[in-house]
Amino acid sequence: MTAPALQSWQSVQAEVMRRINERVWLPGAIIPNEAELAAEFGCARATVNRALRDLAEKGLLDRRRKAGTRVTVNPVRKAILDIPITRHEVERRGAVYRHALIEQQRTSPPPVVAGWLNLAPDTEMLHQRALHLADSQPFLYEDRWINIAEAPQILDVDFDTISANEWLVQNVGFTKGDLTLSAANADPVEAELLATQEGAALFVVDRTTWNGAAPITQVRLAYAPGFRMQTTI
Amino acid sequence: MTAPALQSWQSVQAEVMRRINERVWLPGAIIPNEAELAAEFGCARATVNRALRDLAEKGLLDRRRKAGTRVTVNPVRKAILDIPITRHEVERRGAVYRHALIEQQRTSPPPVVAGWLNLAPDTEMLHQRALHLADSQPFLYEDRWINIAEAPQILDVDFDTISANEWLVQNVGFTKGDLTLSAANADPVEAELLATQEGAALFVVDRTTWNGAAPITQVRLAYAPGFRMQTTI
DNA sequence: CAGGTTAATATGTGCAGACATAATATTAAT
DNA sequence: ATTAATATTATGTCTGCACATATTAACCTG
Repeated sequence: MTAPALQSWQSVQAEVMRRINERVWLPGAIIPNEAELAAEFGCARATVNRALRDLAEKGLLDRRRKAGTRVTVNPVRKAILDIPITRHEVERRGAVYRHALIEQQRTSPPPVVAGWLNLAPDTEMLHQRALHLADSQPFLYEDRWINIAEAPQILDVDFDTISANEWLVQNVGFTKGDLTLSAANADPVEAELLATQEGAALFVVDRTTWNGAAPITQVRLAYAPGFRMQTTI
Repeated sequence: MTAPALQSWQSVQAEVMRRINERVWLPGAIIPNEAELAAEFGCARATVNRALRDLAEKGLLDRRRKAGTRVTVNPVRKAILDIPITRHEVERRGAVYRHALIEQQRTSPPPVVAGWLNLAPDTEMLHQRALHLADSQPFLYEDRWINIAEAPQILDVDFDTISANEWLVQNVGFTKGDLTLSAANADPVEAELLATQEGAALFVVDRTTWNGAAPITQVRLAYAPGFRMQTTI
């Protein structure tokens, strides 16, 4: 007898996932090739290809031309982190967003920052320290360096109306970025701004964005205690 | 004159990204439909579809049937976090991996954990506390609850040979999982195990995995100070 | 003019066939 | 026996076509 045809790539994918999960196909084992699966499922090879390609991207299958497709032995699962602008992050929590510029000046960055950005140490940049608030409570403290050469209009922006974060996302864009997540003890300045105690554990995000080879901005985000970043695997 | 044909979906995608990045197509603006782009680029509509669908997944385009395709105004960029097994994470850093089981017992979970897992509070589970080491230095402290009903063979595992983490990845698998990242101050026990001081800021990962509706395991990972999780946007 | 029905349209996805490409296996040559 | 050339194979992707589906726009109808 023939099984009912699986003719959508999602249903093919679901069936393949079932076989992986229920150990019909063991980790490390090679699975039938696309043509065979297409014949079994009663669909076109392109449909099987779409299903398997997607599973390979998710890390559940290893695929190599000629060698075939295998079930990954130690699947490196992938979690997708959304990186929204801070205002949306606050508003999604149902809170009223506000931001306050603490300090802004044109100056050259410390050697460490210049090094990260591949810029000469004496390059004049825009340095900003700002606080993002949720329902008037400190939410996030931001320490940002902006490469003026790549975003000259930033000098005319009214930062009471829009945060640098949002302005940059809307007006400059970037082609690639680095993201580092870590934990740090609050220093005295951070503790006061975030209304917590010195030494409190802060969730910290360091982000550097580039437009081609040119650095756009480097920012350190220190979230107020209690912040949790959530996602699914 | 006609431009040279872009006949691979990557080259179409590159051209579309260029137009977004260089503001040929402004944020919020509608872009030509797939058929028009296919005609312009000299390729099939399916090729354009593949390129645009991928950009929509990355958050750079908004697509809706009939309404067309628009450049996202506030792109929610997505970062992909790899979740490898801890041994591989240590070995990728060039260190020698070792793990030590601190404590293991069959007992019922605290109400909080039972609640997360949707299990009756009196369900007997396997509770483990373990330390993962990199070059004999504490790397990660793990506090794990395992649902015995979903992984009965776990009771026969020799945890000197393999960590629960690795055994579960290889032998049970899961269909979905929740992941929460946060920062916490080290309590006295954690401080001693991780060879640091009480109150040190620790990077903490809470992970719960499910097989369909059945919970598999809930684990809290507290990384030793200095740990940084890195990725690209 | 309000509200519901119908038509139009852009994306989503399926199919069959073809060729490209990478990697392996086989064969031939030295 | 070792190395180089060649054949084989599974995945990767393009084409052209078709139909499905979601959503908007247009059209009635009272």
